[in-house]
Amino acid sequence: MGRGRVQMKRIENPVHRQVTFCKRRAGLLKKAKELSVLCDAEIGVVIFSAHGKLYELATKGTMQELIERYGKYTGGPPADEPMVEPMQDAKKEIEMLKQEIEILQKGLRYMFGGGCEYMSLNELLVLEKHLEIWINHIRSTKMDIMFQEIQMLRNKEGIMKAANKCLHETIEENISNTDFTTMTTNMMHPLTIANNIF
Amino acid sequence: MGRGRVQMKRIENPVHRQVTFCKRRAGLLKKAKELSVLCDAEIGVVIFSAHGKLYELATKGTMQELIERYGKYTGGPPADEPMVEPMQDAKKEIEMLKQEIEILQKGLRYMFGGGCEYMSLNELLVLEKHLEIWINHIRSTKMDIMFQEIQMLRNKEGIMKAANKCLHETIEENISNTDFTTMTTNMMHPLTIANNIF
DNA sequence: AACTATTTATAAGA
DNA sequence: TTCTTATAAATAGTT
Repeated sequence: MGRGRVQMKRIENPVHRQVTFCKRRAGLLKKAKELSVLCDAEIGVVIFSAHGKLYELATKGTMQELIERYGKYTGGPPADEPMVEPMQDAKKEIEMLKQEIEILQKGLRYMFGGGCEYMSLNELLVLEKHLEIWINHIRSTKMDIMFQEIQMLRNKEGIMKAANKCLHETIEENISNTDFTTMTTNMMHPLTIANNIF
Repeated sequence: MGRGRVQMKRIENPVHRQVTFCKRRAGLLKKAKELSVLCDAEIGVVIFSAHGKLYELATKGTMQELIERYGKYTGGPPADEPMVEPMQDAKKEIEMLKQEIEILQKGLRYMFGGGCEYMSLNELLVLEKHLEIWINHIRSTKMDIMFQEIQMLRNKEGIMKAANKCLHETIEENISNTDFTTMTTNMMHPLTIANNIF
């Protein structure tokens, strides 16, 4: 379609080739657009020049969407492998971490709130790992408080030595027998406790 | 290019549309081949008909290879928007969550270990939010333990009634004066509290 | 890049 | 569908 017939082979003259590339590339993309409009077709055209420059056209949506549709049609793997896989891994890790935080918080409420919330076996297993780390702190702190209370009472009230000895042993035994991971006390209001005392 | 001009809009007559689709599709693919040969370009054309049938052309190698080249060109060096950006967001979120877990653990050790570990201001700010949720549970449980220990001692040792009455009033006053919502990091050691009481 | 002689593509009809 | 043919479009070579 010009002033002379064209041989269907690579144009050797670089200038001619470049000019023809520009003209025919524009023509090809125009034809693609026309076909898409006239016949309601979804068309994608990708052109890499000899030097590697990209020219593209996607008549409906984006080229990525078209490629995905092509992948689905041919049954091949969508070109998302480099993205979706680590992305899903990352999202999975985020979910794990959020769950762990949830378990930590729930576990703390469980421990301090008297076990009024239900925790599943799995949650308890995860919590257990953390409890194993913290349990020594908890126990030593609690013992600290109790023994200090005892000492205080002794000094202030002058309790008999024999009774003290008995009490000391009783409390010590009580502490070492307490299982803090399963204790599910019904919390009493401090005033209720105080009323029971007095 | 025919016996009449063509309106650049969808051909409503289904027969006309189908015929035109066949003809122009063939023409488009032929033009693509020609451009590839004449100008040494790599070209891919994907056509989905209105009914969803696929027609394709890849002038060098396979369509899959072309799609991969396209992906490298668009998603590789210049802008990784579809992959790296959400990926970095996800990694950032993972780091945040891990840090939060670390703070939770550190905060617990801080609480139970008597504050022997140093925590930065930022860490304390994050921890404070959690503490506000847990603080009531922690305090009531802690008081629970203290009062129960006292009760045990009272029952076992038979402390004088006058002292009891004084203690009762003091504790009651102490409880009602305590602001549980704002008391945060400077928790009084139980011994200090007890010394104030007795 | 713009022009123009030609070739090519294709719309309508058979 | 496919073939024919008149005509519109594309474009090779030129300027």
